[in-house]
Amino acid sequence: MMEKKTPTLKEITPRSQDYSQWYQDVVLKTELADYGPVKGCMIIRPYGYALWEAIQADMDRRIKETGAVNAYFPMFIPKSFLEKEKDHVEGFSPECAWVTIGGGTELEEPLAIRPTSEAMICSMYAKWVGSWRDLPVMINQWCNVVRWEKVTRPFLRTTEFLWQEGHTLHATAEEAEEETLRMLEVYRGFCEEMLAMPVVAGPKSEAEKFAGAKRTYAIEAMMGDGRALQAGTSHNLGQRFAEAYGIEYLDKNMQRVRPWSTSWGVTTRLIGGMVMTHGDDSGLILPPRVAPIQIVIVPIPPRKGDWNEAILPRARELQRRLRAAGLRVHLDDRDTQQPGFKYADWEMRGVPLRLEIGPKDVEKNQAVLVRRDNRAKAFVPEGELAARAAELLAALQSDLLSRARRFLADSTTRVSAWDEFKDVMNGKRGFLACGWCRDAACEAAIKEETKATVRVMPRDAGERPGVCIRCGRPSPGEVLFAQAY
RNA sequence: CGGGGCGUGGCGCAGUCUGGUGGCGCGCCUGGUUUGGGACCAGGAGGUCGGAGGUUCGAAUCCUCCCGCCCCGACCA
Repeated sequence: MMEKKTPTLKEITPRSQDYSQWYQDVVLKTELADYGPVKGCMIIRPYGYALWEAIQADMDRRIKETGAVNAYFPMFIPKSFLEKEKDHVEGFSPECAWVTIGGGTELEEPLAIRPTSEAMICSMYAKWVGSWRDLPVMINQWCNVVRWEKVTRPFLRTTEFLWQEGHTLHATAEEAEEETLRMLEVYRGFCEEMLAMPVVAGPKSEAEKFAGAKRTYAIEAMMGDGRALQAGTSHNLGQRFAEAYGIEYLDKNMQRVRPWSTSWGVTTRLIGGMVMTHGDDSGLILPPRVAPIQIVIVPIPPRKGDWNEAILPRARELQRRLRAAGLRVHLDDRDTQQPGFKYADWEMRGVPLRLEIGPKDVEKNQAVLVRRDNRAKAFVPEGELAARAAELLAALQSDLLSRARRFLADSTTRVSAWDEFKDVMNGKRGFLACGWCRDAACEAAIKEETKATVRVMPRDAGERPGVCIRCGRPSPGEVLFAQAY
């Protein structure tokens, strides 16, 4: 295998020059998304939507494996429903979009366009649940939600976004906590196995909790510019929503009791996270497991004569065989573009493997396979193509994860002094592991001075008791601070 | 929602200060030569200069208001 150095693409701003511009260039130029007429409402283009479909398909399977089933609830939520849980409404009303006119007349009661569906779904649960035999209830829905954000960026924060939201009811506090953690683990596993995006999982601080939740857990990924991205959340809602929405049932002792609820979700933000986790100055690098196209075949025309005679039929045959082996293969048979252009174009779009087939290859009964991540070239006999392609895709998938894991580790700095904290946060940023007294005032002060917030309190936090990075009071365990997207 | 920047063929920009027949690059279309890392030549199409008012003989250019986008801050998946 030979390696080639990375050529730069003129369409894409180098990451080192302007990370945020790089991200925007990549998303637009690779046709993942485009801006629409309404601020914050992007169009997810076919290539981007294919990624979402791949994410959906696998995540949906994982969700169903936990026992949840899919359903669909309305997008309009009556104002009075939303207002039943005090913290919930306080948290979400600032970013709610309201419908006040329908069919030309003012509505008696304004309808919120769902920012999340706890209010709607819990209201229905109140109607559906009456007996201990009805539990647990585990319903998931795939839908769009609207949150009127001030600052928007494609995939990372949009006014309207797509997600899945699961809502469950359980007989005991323990079961609810188990469910919350189970889904957190489902998300963590998905991000690592499918997106090759390593994450840190753990509970959020009180300040960072979901509006109305008893406890919020999250997975956090680290982006190339040293900022953390919340990639999924799982909430233990305790009995607060059950109480607010009047969900109760008769238990085995014929007592009226309230169930315990959870909710959990991941969004199209995952796509943004994946773009930033793997992309380079040439554009996207897509993990093979979710790449809409895993292999692109670029036929090389002969010096003289028609490529229809020898090259294209061969290329079609290879496509057929690779497809038969279960791979997603695209043949770029445009005769209007030169091979060099196609190389650059498909690299920008992040296709994991390129297959070149030209006169010399046909002669030797071989083809050339080139990896997107390191541009390593391999000359492969035709008979071994499908097997080698599958091997290379698997290697690429796991190399992406290893590389991202190394980056995550390199981006995590253990600090023990406040000055050190500020220095790192002003420099390379990333995750800062340190003690924290758990006082919200201290957390707020740290945010004020450094823009960093508590991202998660990792599982092994209790193993590292110490003192608060800012005030010096005792810390029960280490937490991770970072500037967040 | 505060501070800053920007709206000119599909995209990126010049022209605006100092008013006087809207231009460049890329892309697109046609024809030809090309094709193993972003080809070249020739010809061609495409614009109510973000919108509405105003000033002026005359407005992309000056004035007023509005809209949108981007960046930086306070809220968020």
